[in-house]
Amino acid sequence: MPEHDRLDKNFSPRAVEARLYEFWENSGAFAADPASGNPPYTIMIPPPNVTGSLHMGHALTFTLQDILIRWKRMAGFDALWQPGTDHAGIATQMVVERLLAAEGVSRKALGREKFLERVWQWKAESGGQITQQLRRLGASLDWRRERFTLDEGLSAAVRKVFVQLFREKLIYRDHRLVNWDPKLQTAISDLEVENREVKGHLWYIRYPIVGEDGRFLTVATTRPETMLGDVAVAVHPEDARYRDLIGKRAILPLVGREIPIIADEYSDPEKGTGAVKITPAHDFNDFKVGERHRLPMPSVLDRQARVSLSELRQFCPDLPEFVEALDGTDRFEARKRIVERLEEIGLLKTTEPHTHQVPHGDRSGVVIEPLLTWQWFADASVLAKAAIEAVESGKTRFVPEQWQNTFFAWMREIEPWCVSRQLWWGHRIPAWYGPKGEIFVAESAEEAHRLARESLGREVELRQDEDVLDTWFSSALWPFSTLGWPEETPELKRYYPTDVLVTGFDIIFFWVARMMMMGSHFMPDVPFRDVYIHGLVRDERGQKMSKSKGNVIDPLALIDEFGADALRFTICAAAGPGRDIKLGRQRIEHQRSFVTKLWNAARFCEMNEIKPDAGFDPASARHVLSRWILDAANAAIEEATKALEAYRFDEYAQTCYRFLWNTYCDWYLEFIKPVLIETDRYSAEYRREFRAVAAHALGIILRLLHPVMPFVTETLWGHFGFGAAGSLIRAAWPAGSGRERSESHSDVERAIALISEIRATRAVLNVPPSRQIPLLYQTSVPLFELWNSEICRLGRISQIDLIEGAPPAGCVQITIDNGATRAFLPLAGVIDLDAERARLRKKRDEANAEFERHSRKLGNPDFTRRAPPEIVEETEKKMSAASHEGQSIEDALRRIGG
RNA sequence: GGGCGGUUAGCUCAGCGGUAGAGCAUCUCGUUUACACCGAGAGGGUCGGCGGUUCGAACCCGUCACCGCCCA
Repeated sequence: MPEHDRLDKNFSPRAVEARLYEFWENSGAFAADPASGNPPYTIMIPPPNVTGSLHMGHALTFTLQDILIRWKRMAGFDALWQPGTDHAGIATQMVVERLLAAEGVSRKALGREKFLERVWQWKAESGGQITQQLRRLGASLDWRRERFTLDEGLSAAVRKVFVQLFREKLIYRDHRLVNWDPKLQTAISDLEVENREVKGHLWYIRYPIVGEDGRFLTVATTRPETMLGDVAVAVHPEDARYRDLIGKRAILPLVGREIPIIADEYSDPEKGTGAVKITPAHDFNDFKVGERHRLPMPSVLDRQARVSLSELRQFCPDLPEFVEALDGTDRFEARKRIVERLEEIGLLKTTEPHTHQVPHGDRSGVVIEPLLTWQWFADASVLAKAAIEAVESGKTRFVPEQWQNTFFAWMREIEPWCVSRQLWWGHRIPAWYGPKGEIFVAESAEEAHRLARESLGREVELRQDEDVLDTWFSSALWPFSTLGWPEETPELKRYYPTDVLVTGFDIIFFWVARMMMMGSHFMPDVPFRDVYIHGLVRDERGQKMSKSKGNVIDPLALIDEFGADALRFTICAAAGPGRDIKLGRQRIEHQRSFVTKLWNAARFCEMNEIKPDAGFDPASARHVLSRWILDAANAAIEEATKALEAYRFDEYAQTCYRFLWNTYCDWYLEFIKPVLIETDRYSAEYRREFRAVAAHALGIILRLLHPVMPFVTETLWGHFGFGAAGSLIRAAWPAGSGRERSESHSDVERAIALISEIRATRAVLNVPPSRQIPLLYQTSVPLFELWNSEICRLGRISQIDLIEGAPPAGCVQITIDNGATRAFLPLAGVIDLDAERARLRKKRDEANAEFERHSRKLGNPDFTRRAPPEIVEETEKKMSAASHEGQSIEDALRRIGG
């Protein structure tokens, strides 16, 4: 890979990215090394869906993770970045079902076994394309350790966890209300339900009171079709309007059943009519009321969300004809017919338009139906305790901290977690049923049979539960199952707990919380020390990216166009804490110029034979410029490292940006240009020193930037021979020298200030750069003598002369050090004196205003008495500096007759 | 309705108790041994409103307004 040709005029990411990545991967640069003596540093990727393809959200999260991993790897850690994908039960099954549908075959017709074969076949052919796409991003994952949640090892972990939790009574089977997706025909968790605002109606229905002719209790409902399953009407116990009705009965319209009127605080006197119908089998709140009052819970909708009367008939063997006719009708059709009917018979009091939140399945998009079914549940409230404690005690830390509140809020009110899914693709629930429904939970069929024999005293036929587990059940084990648990592998011992989990806040409940529950329960320690929560990627206008809005940007297209480094740097620079990230094509295009700047700085170095000088020790550098840039590099190293330690990716990017662009390029390289050319100005020793120091600083820049811009930095690293080709990824993270800032700092800073003043003055007075002018100074000041060459070159000065006495008339004055150091530009006749007077007056007014501000402050006895002495002293200094400066400008004004 | 976050230069965002910052955009000037994806310079803000604490508030406290998310 070494290139002996000169660097091209432009960096071509396409030409190097794939080749470099392959080299890194094949050379084992990404591989963790458990045998190494280095301390471990571990990040588990939140496993993307096997059906997934890389989107901007991935690009964000994986860029940040890769920055951390590459940095820590360079800093001498044995870095493990664990890759893999999850099997995404519902999503994957939907993909394959869609393929089958195109062939005119249904999943059921194919049968479970054949269907699963097809899914595995699909996975082999087109699953996990995201793992290829992550390579394009430059993500340095340890691919040799790639895992899949349905791998045998991970599946064994799932079975063990299920069995153990069952034995601890933390997993149980129960007949409860769940979120049922009528399209996908499975239960889903609360988190997979998305509440959408829907314009519907509020129907006010009159329920006749038994024994009180002509008296009605009016209830308001958004779902009249569920009324068939009403078992009560509830009013608030304190509600005076209805107090006399409590304990009486109402007649359920259409059905004709008598149902009790009960008192329950669930009904809100302020809302609707203050009376609510109670349908425990089809509403979560009503379910709780039903439990409290031990009410029956007939379901009146089936798994397709059609009216189903079989359970109702147990209460009412003779249903009216109208109701009978509804059997098998779709829920929305039934709603329509019921409303029409109520109107006909005069029991519909009014209809109001009503906007409300309606639960939808996030995958299927259809309205979720609360349904009473047998499911497996994990007792999340018990499991959550240790996870909550871990955050309270600081064992696990959220960054930014405020996210712990979100975590606590959810964890402290957590509901039982429904872990079973009516799917085929996933970990089949390790529960077997005996002939009379006896349950045997075991890690294998053999084990289940053994349990059955022991329990029943004979061999019986067992039938395994048809359902599979929620995908997040296996994902929750990821931090330890990928390391070999339940085996006690060296990896498990070494890399658990992991150091940091990086993810978006939308995943806190789905994954972070569940990993913490499982990790805390099954392992001696929490799964991770830090949880870094980043924002969401939005488009340039702050809109959430979505297919339906058509504003999604494909990260791969951006990489094609601008290179992975440009995309990564843009993301890094924008990743401030607790903020969403607005990204668009234009931003990446802009940030690419930083990659180009680095490239061109390197080209300049190459042209001037700046290259690593092995025999040179930077500590021995003697020239002020050398010491200055080395000090600045030290400061950059310290700041960048501190920023990364604090997950301040934006500050890390900014520090690197400033050091390369505003310090190294704008000043250092400009300063040494004359040195490199004017061979007689400096001794050969200094010429060597300048080149060596310039190269040394470039090496620091390449190393500092490698985590965020791996490709361009690695390319330059090899090109310049800082190390073997492709070795930057393993190079040592630069360390500050620990040396104090020398006074070279202020020397160089003063020269910079003077040159800037000269430039500003020239620009304001419209003296074009092509016009070189002399500079005069009065008393001997080393600055002008030592920096003669640099001042001339960068200030476009023809010569610098020491003058005796007053400066010639019509001179323009420039000052630094708050007026303490002056110089003059003899521009009489060249420039517009009015313009100069205006410039000076403005400066004088500024200085005077500043003087005033400080002076007023110091005149306030409260300030001098109460403010810390150092602040008072500082203010005094500033006041006197402002006074000097004003004086100095006043002199200059007088000189040009203003 | 409850909670969280935001409101700082035209735009995107830092700063979170001691004189308002950066990048981009704008304007002016510019082919100087890298870079026009460039260089030099300039203009631009009563830090959402109102109260309070403080010698001193963009920063702390209260309150209101608007925007965005999450949970009911």
